[in-house]
Amino acid sequence: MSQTFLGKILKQDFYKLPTETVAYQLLGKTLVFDRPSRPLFSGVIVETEAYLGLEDPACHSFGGKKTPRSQHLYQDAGSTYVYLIYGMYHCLNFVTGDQQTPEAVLIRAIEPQKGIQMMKQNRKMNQDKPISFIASGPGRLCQAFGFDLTHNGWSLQKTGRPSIYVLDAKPLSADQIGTGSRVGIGYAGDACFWPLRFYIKDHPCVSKVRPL
DNA sequence: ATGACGATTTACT
DNA sequence: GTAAATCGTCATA
Repeated sequence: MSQTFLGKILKQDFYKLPTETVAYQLLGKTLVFDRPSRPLFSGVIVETEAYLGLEDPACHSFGGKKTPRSQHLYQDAGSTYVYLIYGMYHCLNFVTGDQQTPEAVLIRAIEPQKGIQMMKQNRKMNQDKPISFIASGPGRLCQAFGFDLTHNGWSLQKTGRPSIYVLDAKPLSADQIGTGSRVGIGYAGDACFWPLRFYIKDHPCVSKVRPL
């Protein structure tokens, strides 16, 4: 059986799957940021979280709330949602669901593949530090890739450069994947215990932040 | 106009 | 272990 899907850009249909499924299945696939006149950045996604929209107190669209910041959550599946957090870091999400279903997957960590030297530069790291420090956390990831508000609302199907997209890969087996509660949402009541965080077990690039 | 706060990270005790 | 950094966003008025 030929696996011609390997290395292909994930289509919008993928992002239309249930949000938890997207979060789970993104693990092991490759995030790519392609810009003109710059090294290609890429890395394997090793940690994600699902945010379940109207029903999820931790989600920016909880209860149907729609603000200038969160408007891109209400786009159709398959685009980016980037926002500033704590006044100094950015978080990268992929929008899922249709316009009535403002949900998203937070990309929490990647294992850097291409552009490592410049990622370390962006992070102001010494070149001899291990790659597990580059993008093991949502803020670190955006700092490494250079993502900010100018990358909000981009289609993940955009062609040419600059573009952000994800390359398909062979699905991981269930025993390689860990599940847990989400990080940093202590204000969200019961929702902080929902098992919506997914990560590749024993992977050094998973963020070390401990959930509640 | 004002004030509280956050899907984080880093530095410091 | 705790605290500081830092500012756009949002609710309140």
